[in-house]
Amino acid sequence: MNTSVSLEDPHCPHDHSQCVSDALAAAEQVCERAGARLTALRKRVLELVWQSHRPLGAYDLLDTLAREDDRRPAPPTVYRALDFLQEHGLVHRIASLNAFIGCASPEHTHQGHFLICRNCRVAIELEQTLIHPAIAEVAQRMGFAVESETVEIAGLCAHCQEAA
Amino acid sequence: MNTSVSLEDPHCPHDHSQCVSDALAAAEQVCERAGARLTALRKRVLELVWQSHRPLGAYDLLDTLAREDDRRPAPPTVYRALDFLQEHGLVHRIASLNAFIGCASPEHTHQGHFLICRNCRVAIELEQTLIHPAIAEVAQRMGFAVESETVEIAGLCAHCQEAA
DNA sequence: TCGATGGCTGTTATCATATAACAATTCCCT
DNA sequence: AGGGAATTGTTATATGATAACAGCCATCGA
Ligand SMILES: [Zn+2]
Ligand SMILES: [Zn+2]
Ligand SMILES: [Zn+2]
Ligand SMILES: [Zn+2]
Repeated sequence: MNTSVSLEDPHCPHDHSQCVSDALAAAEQVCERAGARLTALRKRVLELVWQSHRPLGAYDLLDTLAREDDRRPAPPTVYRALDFLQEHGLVHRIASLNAFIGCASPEHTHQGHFLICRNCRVAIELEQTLIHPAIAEVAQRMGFAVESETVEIAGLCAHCQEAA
Repeated sequence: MNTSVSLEDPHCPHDHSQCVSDALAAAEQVCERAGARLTALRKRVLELVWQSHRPLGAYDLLDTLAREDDRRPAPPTVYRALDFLQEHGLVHRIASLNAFIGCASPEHTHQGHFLICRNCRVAIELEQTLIHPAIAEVAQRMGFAVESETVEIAGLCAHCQEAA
């Protein structure tokens, strides 16, 4: 399993079906270990979230589901699936966009930190950066017990800067 | 003008009316310089945002306005005021809470980074930490042009950890 | 002082996101 | 097969934010 393609640069043309199948395979494993059930619905929602490297809103997912099925599911259906996927680290929620994006490394639990391009809307998840240590240091100094970190950096990706 | 009380520890009992009047005075100055009009409504909304060190939702502010006046203003009224205040750096929006909080240092434009206690709901704005440099370094390395930073760290403040 | 101009506020309606509550179904284990 | 728990369906509603247009008011030049 190789997720490096999607992590390095989701802009560059790449075999995205590989991203999707890697993500689904990783999800199977994570759920297996956790004794959780990756049901057909949950798997489907995860697959839809992975349709691109752009965060998608719950209602976008609902629309897509409605187009595939003939019966349009109600919001709780997709929100529950998203809740499950979040709990198991398979997707991250982007608070500043009210949207969700697949996680390429769900094996180890971690906070999602993102660079989000306002132009192409691609979100790149950061891993192993100095941001987490910096947060830990500040929190330590303030006696604050961190439970979750929302780090969403908006701007223009390298690709879109060139275009402009 | 001394804002250190509110910055050091908003939990500790402190002369909060001083926080409010400092904030309003700073706001007057900022608007003066920018040639912007701090109208009665905008000032009132800013004052309401500053009623505590907790982020408040737009509809909370509307409720308070409704209680003070006899006529309940409509949502756009308060959202427009909040937009103005944000543009001039007088309040920050907390994306993870859909809420707003006053900024104690609006003189220099900056990103709001926060520690947010899930128990007492107090939000402490961080300044001059290693977080911003860490973000800048990562962005630089990725060729990403940062335009805004959302950093919201949730957990338990020192005060609430003791209580528990 | 008058009226034009642009910025601010009021008002109505609507959109967008998310959840509560309860019913029906399905899965899993015995 | 039967019981209990987890999952999904369904309806209604809560919560947060904005579009569109109308009216008002401060400011400034004529
Ligand atoms: Zn891909
Ligand atoms: Zn881009
Ligand atoms: Zn205070
Ligand atoms: Zn606290």
